[in-house]
Amino acid sequence: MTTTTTPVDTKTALLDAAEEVISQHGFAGASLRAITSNAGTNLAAVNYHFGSKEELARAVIARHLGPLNAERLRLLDQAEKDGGELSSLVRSFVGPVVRFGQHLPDRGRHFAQLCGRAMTQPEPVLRELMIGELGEAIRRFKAAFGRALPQLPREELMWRIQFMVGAMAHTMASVELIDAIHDGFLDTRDVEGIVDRMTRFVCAGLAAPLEDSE
Amino acid sequence: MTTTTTPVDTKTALLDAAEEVISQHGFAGASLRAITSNAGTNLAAVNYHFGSKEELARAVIARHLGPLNAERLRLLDQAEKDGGELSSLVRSFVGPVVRFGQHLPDRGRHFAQLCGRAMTQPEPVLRELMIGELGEAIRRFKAAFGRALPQLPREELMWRIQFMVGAMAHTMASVELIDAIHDGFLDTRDVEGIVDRMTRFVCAGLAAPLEDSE
DNA sequence: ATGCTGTTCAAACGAACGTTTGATTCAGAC
DNA sequence: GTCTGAATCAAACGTTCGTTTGAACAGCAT
Repeated sequence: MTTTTTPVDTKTALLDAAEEVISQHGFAGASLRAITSNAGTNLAAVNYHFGSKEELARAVIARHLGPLNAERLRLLDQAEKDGGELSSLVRSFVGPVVRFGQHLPDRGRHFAQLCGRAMTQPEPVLRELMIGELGEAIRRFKAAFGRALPQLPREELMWRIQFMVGAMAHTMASVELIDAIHDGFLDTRDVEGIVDRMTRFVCAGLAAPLEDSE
Repeated sequence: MTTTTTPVDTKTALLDAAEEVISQHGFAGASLRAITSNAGTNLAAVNYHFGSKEELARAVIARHLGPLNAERLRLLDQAEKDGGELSSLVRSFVGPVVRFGQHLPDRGRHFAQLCGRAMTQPEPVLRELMIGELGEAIRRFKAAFGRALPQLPREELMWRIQFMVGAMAHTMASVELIDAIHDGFLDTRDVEGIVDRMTRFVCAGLAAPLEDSE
């Protein structure tokens, strides 16, 4: 029982609980009984309000991913208007995810962790919805990065974007683990610091020279 | 049924099948019935030879992770002897994992994918063993990176190593996905090319300037 | 009060899960 | 041939899973 807010209606109570339980145990590992007991609702409420466990999971992701990608594209528009500098493009991409937890203290972290995992999840359930929602954003960002790094062969750019997504997703998925391993030495609550560090790392990686120059 | 080799003894048949099924469906999603039918053995064989499903999963990881980390440390020793240049350190770290599939055509890919996922897996089963096996290697590499990047504050270094692991793990976990999305445009079989690209990206990220210099 | 509609409830459903059991098979030692 | 111990087998164990059911309950118009 880690629910921070006390939602009035059953539907959002289920969404919040599912978000937490799935982020901690994965989709297959999250039982409807664990979710509903965490939400303080009846077991049958999930199938009544969402139809199935899978639809519930879809709703969990869709609830926040839409606004999150909209924010990404908004920042991307702004960044391109301001000259399309590489670091501002990277910020537009990684910022919203990392920053997402800021206003939703615990649930934001759960969702960010869920996002980080969803793309590499073995079960295609979350992954497919994730990719679907990300589709347009990915396309826009690929084009923007291509414009910011015109000297980079397209294949190389694709790989580097892959690495960027990896650095971001893995960090999001591992917040709990980072806390545990470094025992607070790395401050996972300092979102702006993380955005800064990730941006520096990723920018340098994206703009790396093509040949090994000694 | 995608098993490439025909192992003589039941034990390795189970390990191979488990490696494949778990890498595709996750630990919770991989049923013993799916594993044993894939291995062509009786359902009870798992509990007879390994004691439990969890112990089987441990054995799957332990089988290759030990040699893999040994190879990493061997390359690290060599790299440090040769001057401890950053790119050779990075190569020592990411090379063995990416390269692992080369000699074991399909199983290597499955294991690499499993490795990529294991660390961010919601279920602590695989993660804990993974971290345990990785412990010494991580410590050695942290020290080596600290020596190669003396100007970097320790906290910054830790974050950048986190990003490096992310870029590597995510790429390993997503091979199937990369194939599907880019439809062969990115060649996931060209392991040395991937090692080169990842090394360039990660080196630049690790060595990125501390302040945003315009 | 009476009906109607949307929601919650306890209880049960069949299916799939990991695990255990006890019989059966089959080398190799004596 | 007979015994022995490891290995395999079909079958069943008890549990937990997602889902369904039908009754009970709420608020509200009539």
